[in-house]
Amino acid sequence: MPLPTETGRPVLTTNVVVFTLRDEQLKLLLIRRRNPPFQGFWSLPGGVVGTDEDVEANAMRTLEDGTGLSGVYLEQLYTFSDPQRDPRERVISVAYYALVPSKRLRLRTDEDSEGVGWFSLNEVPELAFDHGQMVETAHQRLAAKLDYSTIAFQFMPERFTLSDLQNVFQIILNRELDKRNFRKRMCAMDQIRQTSEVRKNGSHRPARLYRVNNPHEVQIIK
Amino acid sequence: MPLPTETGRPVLTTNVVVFTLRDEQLKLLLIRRRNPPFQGFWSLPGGVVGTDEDVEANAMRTLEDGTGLSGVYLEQLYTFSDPQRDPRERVISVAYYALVPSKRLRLRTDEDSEGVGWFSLNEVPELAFDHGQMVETAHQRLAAKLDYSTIAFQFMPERFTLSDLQNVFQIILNRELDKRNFRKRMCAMDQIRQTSEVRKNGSHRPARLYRVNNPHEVQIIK
DNA sequence: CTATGTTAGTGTCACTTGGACACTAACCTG
DNA sequence: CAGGTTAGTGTCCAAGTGACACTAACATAG
Repeated sequence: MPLPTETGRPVLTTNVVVFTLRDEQLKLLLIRRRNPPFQGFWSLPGGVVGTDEDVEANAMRTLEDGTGLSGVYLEQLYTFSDPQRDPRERVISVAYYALVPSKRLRLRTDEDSEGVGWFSLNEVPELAFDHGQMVETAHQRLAAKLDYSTIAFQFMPERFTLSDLQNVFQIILNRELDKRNFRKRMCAMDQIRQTSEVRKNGSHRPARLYRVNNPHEVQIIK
Repeated sequence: MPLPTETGRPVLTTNVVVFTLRDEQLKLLLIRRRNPPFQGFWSLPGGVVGTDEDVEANAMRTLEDGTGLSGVYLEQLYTFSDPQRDPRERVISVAYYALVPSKRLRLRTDEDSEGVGWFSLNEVPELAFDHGQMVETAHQRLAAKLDYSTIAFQFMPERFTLSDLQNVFQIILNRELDKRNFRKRMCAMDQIRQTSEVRKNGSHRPARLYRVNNPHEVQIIK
């Protein structure tokens, strides 16, 4: 197969679904489009892949531009390639999703005025292009991976309580979990350890703090 | 993000890992490269995506060219984008994998002389580009999906015995399974039905034939 | 026709897993 | 010191999973 001439090649872009947890909700980062097409619509952060740039590196850069963070969990989601997905011309997008621990984000109050905002999953507006589909796919993948991987720990700060952790699961799965069964499961999988510290947080019993054994790995379990 | 000019865009291609079962082994389709780079190496079938062509449609076409079959199971696997993966210039490949029922294949004897061949997974030669990585990723995905989907049925012909089916599982998972437990599981998931027919196949008790309820669907189970 | 070889087909039991369920402990505040 | 609030703990039952051995049906050879 000879390579084609320079003309007629599609444009290659990335988009990133950036998830974080905040105010007891699963939120994602959106950017308001300043230019046509879909001017004024909210959309996923993304960028055009440079000639000699790795696609994942591009997604990482997009993520850093949007959040100011590096070293967060990033995984390829799916490649979207409908010939009509961009009304201008042929654009293919490799979609990724990223998980950001809420504590690491410095959230600005003037976000929306800058055309950048965090949206709860159930209040996502109509998005530009096929970005709505990307968000849906990303959420499904995330929820599925809770079951058979240690992905949830990517949302956790360095020290956290078991109640914090349970909250993360409940928010992503969108249902309540039994406290005792949850703790049993977490301890059984041997991915977190007690610390000697506790967190006092109001007029009630303080909670023991835990930490993740291997904070930077995501393992497939069972 | 303004779209870039025509120059400097990467080339977009697809590759397909075509699996089938034959001679009690999991085999995949390879093609010998006639031209540099990697001239003479075996490689995965693939093609360059046309300006207005959907990527999956391209993969499907590649698959049809290679096997003469249409309507087989095809799923996107991963997008490979290392800037160095093609020594000529920047080429990005969206990899797919496909499952072909062995009975539907008309295998030619002069395959190898044509530079086309079916290879057992454990005798795959060194492949061109990063195709070895694609094969590995595809096999992992396939094995994982056996557990929580009905993907295995994609390998089956219209009528088959439970022993046939067990063989398929054993070959893909590369280990033996208990006959009674296997049959329990298969019947319990309610995806196949007995027919009234049996297959006589030598000097022993004939086996009952089964069929898949929804041959064209792949469901996620549990 | 009988014996033998070969594959098809079937049930039980022990163990593990997952989910339902309610109370005590520790702290703060008024 | 009483009341409010969150943290933390164990049991039981049901369902699922994995180990395990024998009979059934056919063809072939003697």
